[in-house]
Amino acid sequence: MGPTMPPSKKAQSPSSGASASQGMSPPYRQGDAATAASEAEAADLSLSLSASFSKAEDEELTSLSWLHESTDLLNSFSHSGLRSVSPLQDPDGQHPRSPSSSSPSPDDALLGDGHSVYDLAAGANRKPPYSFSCLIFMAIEDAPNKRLPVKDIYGWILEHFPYFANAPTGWKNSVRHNLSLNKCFKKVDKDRSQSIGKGSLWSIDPEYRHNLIQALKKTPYHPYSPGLATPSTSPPTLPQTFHHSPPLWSGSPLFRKNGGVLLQGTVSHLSVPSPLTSSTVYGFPRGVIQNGARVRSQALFPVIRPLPVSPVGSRTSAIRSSLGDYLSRGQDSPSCYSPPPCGEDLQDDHTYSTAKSPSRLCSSQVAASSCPLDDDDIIAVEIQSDVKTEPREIPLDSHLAAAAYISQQPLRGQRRSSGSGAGTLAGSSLPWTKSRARGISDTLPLKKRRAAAVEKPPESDDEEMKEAAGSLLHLAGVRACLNNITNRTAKGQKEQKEALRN
DNA sequence: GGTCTGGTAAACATGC
DNA sequence: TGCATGTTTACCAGAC
Repeated sequence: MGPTMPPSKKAQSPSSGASASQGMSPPYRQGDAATAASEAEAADLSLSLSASFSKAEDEELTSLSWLHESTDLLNSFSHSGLRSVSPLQDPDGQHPRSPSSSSPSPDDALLGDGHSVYDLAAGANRKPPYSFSCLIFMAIEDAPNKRLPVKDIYGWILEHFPYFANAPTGWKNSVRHNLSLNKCFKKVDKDRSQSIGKGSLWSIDPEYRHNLIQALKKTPYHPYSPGLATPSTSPPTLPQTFHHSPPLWSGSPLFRKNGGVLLQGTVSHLSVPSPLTSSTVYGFPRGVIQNGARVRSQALFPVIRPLPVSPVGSRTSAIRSSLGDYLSRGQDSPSCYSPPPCGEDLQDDHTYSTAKSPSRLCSSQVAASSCPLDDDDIIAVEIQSDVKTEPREIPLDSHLAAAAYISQQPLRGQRRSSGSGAGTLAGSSLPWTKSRARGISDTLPLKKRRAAAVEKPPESDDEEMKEAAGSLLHLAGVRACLNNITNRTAKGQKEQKEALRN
């Protein structure tokens, strides 16, 4: 977002602001009438929620379904004497606050430590604090079938972030740019018989979903972001962790299930001396829930008139119904859902540096199950890691070739292909962009591909298969190595948790 | 100061 | 032919 990017973490460091209890504005502060019982209830609920988040972390955040698991807890929380606020609105709904303002403002005095939320009231004039990657992620996640055409992504962004209604059209270019370059997003080939117009459907690559979640959580104005997390008045004895923070936004299922209410900072102002609770304070959103405070999601965007019927939901629903079995299989059957960027560089693609899915790599265990969804030859590669056992499909003509490529390429530095964190590479990383992951044959532009096809006669199938097999074996070795690393890391974390329990 | 990350602009190709 | 979509490259700025 350039100059309008949210303030740095440094600017939002807890030490730079007033403590939660000191600076909590009256709307955030729990009322004096709140009883100790309600506080204890809130603390208990927060512990339960934190445990739920821990569970989600243990499940590698492969799904947002845990958001729904937490909904009941959150709803219970709403009855604990705390109040809720809109994610994009100040608690009183009257004091817009600049998200990028690092200098104290009158609103800061009201909002305490200044870790406010994205200001909806000024949303029409201010860029949202989310990166385009996050916006796209949210849009796609908000779709019933988790896939959207770019046009509906535009629509979702416009609907939820009125700023773009009057913004120059360059943001659409940025969206497309992100979709193309960011490995987190992948195209879903449409059924040729079911045309929805131009373009393709875009979905979230499950392999990178975690990365996007991490990125979303890093957003300073995300209710669960570190920037919003407020330290308790007493230092926690447990390491600060935000991994238990679910990503929430106005369109998230939890948000909607919670009546259009994002939880913000719920227990940071509570006096909970126990170490566990201190941890919870860190891992729990700041803010309060108000009994009966229900803010409709659409009402959060008063500047722009919501579409009569969500174009995203309706259209994607229509798409899902029209595509029928194809999409249902894609939804229900992860094995036939998306080809992972198997054979990617082992160092990281720098799509997001905060997280790395341990299951990104393919093992040597290749199941011969075929996936009939694609016209291309597909093999399902069973991930034999201890983390995830989902079979993954890999187009023979792309990933095997990619594996061959990666096995033959020496490490070399290369400047990232482009910005926006879209499959970027730097340093000693392999030049493994999103297009690389699609396969060498797909990497080059059409012209170049044609030229290459002319220059280089096609190898025989046997040679290609030998090369691919060798590459897979090569990857298998890396996989085993990474498994060891993953196991050691997991073991260490487990030991650390046990030590903390003791 | 270098690196990383993200935004923006632009050119180009492709398909409807 | 115009437009939307998709890809790629380049450059810039802020954060770390």
